Amino acid sequence: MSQQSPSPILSVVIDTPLRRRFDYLPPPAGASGLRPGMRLSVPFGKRRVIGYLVEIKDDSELPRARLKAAFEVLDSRPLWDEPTLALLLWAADYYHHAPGEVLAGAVPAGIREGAAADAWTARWRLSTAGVASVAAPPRLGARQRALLERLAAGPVDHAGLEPPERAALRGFVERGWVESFEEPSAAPPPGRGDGRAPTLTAAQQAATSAISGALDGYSAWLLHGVTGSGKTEVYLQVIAEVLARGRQALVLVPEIALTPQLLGRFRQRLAVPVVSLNSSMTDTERLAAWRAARSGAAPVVVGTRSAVFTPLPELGLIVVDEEHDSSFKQQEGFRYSARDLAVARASRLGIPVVLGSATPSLETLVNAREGRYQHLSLPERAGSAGKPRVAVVDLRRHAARDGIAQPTLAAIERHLAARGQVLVYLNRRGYAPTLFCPGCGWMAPCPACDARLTVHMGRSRLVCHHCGADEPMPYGCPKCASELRPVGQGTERVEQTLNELFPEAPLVRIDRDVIRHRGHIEKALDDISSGRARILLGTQMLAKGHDYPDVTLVAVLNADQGLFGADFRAAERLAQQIIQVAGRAGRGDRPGEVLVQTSFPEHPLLISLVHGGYEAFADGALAERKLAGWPPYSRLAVLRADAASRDEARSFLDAALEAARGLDARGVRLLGPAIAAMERRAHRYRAQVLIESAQRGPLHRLIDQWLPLIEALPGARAVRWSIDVDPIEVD
DNA sequence: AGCACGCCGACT
DNA sequence: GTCGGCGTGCTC
Repeated sequence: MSQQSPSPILSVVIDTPLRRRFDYLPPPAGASGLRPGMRLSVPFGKRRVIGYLVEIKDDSELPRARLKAAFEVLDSRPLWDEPTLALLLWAADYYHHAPGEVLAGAVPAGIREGAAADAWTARWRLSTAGVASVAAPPRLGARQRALLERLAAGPVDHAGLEPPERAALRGFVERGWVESFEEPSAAPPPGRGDGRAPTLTAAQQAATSAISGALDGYSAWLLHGVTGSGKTEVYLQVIAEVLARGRQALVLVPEIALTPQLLGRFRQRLAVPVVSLNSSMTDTERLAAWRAARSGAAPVVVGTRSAVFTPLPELGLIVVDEEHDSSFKQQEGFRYSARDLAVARASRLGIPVVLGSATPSLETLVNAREGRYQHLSLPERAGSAGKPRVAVVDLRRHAARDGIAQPTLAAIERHLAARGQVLVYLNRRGYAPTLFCPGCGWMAPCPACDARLTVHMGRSRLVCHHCGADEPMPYGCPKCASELRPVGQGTERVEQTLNELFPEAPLVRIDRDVIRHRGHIEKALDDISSGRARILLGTQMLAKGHDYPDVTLVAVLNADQGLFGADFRAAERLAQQIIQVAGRAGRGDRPGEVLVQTSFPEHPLLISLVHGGYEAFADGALAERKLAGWPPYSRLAVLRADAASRDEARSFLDAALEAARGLDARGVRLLGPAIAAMERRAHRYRAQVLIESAQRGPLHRLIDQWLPLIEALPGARAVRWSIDVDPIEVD
């Protein structure tokens, strides 16, 4: 008389923009062995898709008769451990993004498409008939004979064959000479691990032992170290300790071309496999690295933003290097912050997380000051040449040639004469930001954006840095035929000027336009480190990561771009850029000098930065944020919309605000709709509503109620819209 | 997002 | 007469 218990309900998320879960009945094979985090093949509308099982429950809100059964289970064990799956689902809620897209976006493309999650490689070996054919080979082509000999020597990877060899292999399959079998993929090769560890400074030693002494539970550390203070060495020492305990380490780095350097250093020092995960890898490479991490074969993973989701069964430490870097925030689709999720993941797993930076974000600084993170400082510079002298050059008082003021030119001359290298920083590529007609005042506009086209003299083109529009340079003004004049400076123009003024000093320029050509950056960096280059000129690319030990002068040509930016984070970004480039000056035994050119030398934030350094700047900036009620003293989200016309974008947001009227908005302010600083971009009109609250709770409660109403709005299909929680830009 | 259904225009 | 435009609705 046993009662048949009803089959469980499978709660599944699917790779669609729908912010919902879908319930299924178990597949014909039953529900035994099923666990959250496994993939299922399920019917979805008319399609057969891959879903991710997130919960096994007893009941559904729908009658069971309306549920479909899953087709089959695709995994023998979950893709992620429980805390990491819970983190992903929490992140979908927190960022108000469709959970299916969150989970699908957290795995390599191959996994999304149904590839096996375990690391098995298909290989081919000779069958009995094949062995016989080797003994008495019939007439074969040269290629077939070569392949047969290889097979006689041992199994062959399909992936390791050239296309003609694959054709030969197919012939063997038809003749029944070969058979396939599967075996575990080879582990990635271990690092050399023979690099010598330098002697640690007292501060490095203190930081290392503090973190190493706290490996058994959650803790968050701000490793605040000036450039060259040896943060990487602290990471390495702590990671070595983590590895000694049989655990894994995850290192997140910004999305720039400097991963290879860091990776090289890790492999030199750690005698274990270190795999990388970044956007320049092919799908196959990423899949292999992901599998190696998930199987435990790779104890160390160094990756960019999305690597924060990598399954690591024995994860014991997370490092976020250059935590202030904006590339940790995804700017489209699932708009998560990998830095914040790294902290959340560490907390769920009960492991330490280390946030490293010379210029911590104000959020992180406040977390440290209020005791949520522990603050570790590395004040000394490893080679110890003392702090560089920073001075301001007032652009209003000094004559300038192509944006370089007289005192700056004199300093360049002085440092070159003293055999120092000079670094010139200008965060604007191209020749000039504007092409101007002195006759009628016309300025070459972008046809698609509310912006001017940038003059690129080398290519003889006009380029829009916002949408990529690219036009030939006009011969004269299209309105009045006068001769046109480039106005303002970009790196290309400054390069020309510096070459004219200092013909004896070889110059290397580094920005996206020159680096485009592969291999160029290696050559440039080699010219710099060998000392062939005397002047280094470039944009942010130059400021990030690389070490230039012989640079004694850093000149920041235009500090004003960030001083009055529309965005509340503009000053923070500017200060970080200045400190980051300034950090390149005066390594080794030579003192450095830093000159910051500005038309607003009395700007309080600039004064505090120049005289008191980043901490003093941060004090001032935080006081301003507190007064204005900006983060980190409030919580923000942005509802953005763009459409083919101003009206559509605007009326969609008006309707959204109207829909919010009936909701519980206590403690939340809705501001807008406001037109974006650059309203038209790539032919789309952009506007936004700011959602602001002193507390996280009310903000998320409001958005939770609001989103279903927004989704149901009649205009919701004509406009593109998105919600951005903890935005880094609100222009 | 896909995919289907459903009504109004220029074409084999 | 149909092929096909994209508006609207639905996906357990």
